[in-house]
Amino acid sequence: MTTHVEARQSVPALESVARSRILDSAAELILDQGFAGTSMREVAASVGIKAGSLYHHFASKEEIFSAILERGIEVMVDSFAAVPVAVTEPPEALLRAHVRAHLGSLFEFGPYTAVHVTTFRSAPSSVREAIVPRRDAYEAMWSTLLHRIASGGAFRDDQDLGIARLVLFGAMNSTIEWFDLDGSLAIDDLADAVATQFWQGVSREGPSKEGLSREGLSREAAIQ
Amino acid sequence: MTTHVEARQSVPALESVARSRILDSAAELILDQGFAGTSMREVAASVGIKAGSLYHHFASKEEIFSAILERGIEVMVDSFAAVPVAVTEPPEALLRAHVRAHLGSLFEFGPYTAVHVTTFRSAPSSVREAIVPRRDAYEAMWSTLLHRIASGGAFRDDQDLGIARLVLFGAMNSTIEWFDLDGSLAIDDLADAVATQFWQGVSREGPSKEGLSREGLSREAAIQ
DNA sequence: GTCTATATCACGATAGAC
DNA sequence: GTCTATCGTGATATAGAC
Repeated sequence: MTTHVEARQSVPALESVARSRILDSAAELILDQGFAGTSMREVAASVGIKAGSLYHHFASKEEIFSAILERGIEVMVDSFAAVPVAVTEPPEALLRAHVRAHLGSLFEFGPYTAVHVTTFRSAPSSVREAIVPRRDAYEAMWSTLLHRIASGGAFRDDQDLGIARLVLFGAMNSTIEWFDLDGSLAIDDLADAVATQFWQGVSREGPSKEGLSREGLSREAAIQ
Repeated sequence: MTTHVEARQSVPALESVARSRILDSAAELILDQGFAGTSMREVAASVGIKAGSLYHHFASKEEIFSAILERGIEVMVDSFAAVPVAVTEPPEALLRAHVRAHLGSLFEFGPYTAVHVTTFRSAPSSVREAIVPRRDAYEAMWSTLLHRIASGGAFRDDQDLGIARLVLFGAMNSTIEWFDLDGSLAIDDLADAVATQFWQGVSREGPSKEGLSREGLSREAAIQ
């Protein structure tokens, strides 16, 4: 049985099915145990081969990790780009659709994005630095979106868009700590909740200029 | 030089200065590299001793890790309890004060809380399970706070408090990924930004019943 | 493409001198 | 309380048979 040309080496290289199976298993393990806490033997066992065989598909453990982190971004970027809502829609709807897409990339396309989010900060710096530009590109997509919405006048005047984006990212990404795709809360409802909380907050009353200003708190009220 | 009774072993045991120095160094390393990615030799080197000497102070690597995670919760609980704002204050002020306290525990009392937040999910299950009750206790403090505010009628009627709390936690905890205590943004201003975003959202208009409801989006507007 | 076998090394942990 | 020395283990990675 001769192996035919499966090697259409484009850039980036297409993943063979074998590589994909390895990445799937490795990502699952790394999500639970971290990168350093996951051994090549474990990865190999979970795909049903021996450790040495992994090196036929990847040059090193780090290469596996890098591929996982990259795919994690890829999933996010693709989800963002595939959002089926026109930019001419009302800003709330546009926003919610993108929140839904980001949450989808965390829960509906394998563990790649979740691994990216949870393990990026402890990754070896060589791995981390190689990924940074792609991360930045994804974050820029969000910045552009928020700026577009802001230019329409939908945000409070004093709203810092950079902080708003980072806080929203934190709210979305941290759902991996507690959201269960098979639980009673549907992911669409989760997206609604996160987007609504981002958009209008939790309070009953609308925004007021001094509602939360620090100066509004009388010193006398402080105890201790 | 005879060693006098420094061992008033209460429960929980008081940390000796030696133990504290080790925990400080270990927490810093673990924050960067993760638990599995940090070796006892590294920890020892960063406190200026040899690896074997660590075992005079701790029985195992896991014991060091457990102590760090526990102290991380301790810092949060203490900060929460020390919030200098009476519960009779307006809910926005009360909330902002607690957000400030939580952020303080992340940035102003060593790396312990940050380590807890970033590495809990990949910790060995034995370590994780021992900590869960204390985590729950801290989360209960927040639940109580939010319920108290809600019972005053300050939240929107449809607001799920559980989700609101989790989203707020995510927003606060994820600041470790980007906030710099020595940067241009002061931690007080960060707390204001996070609390305001939680309270009133980013939008200019106040909450409306259908502003973000999914049904509000016309099907015709969907593209692709 | 997977196997076995192994080289090389770093890890956590222990023992005993000082 | 810290040291040196070392044990036993498991890690990544390689080489070559099939």
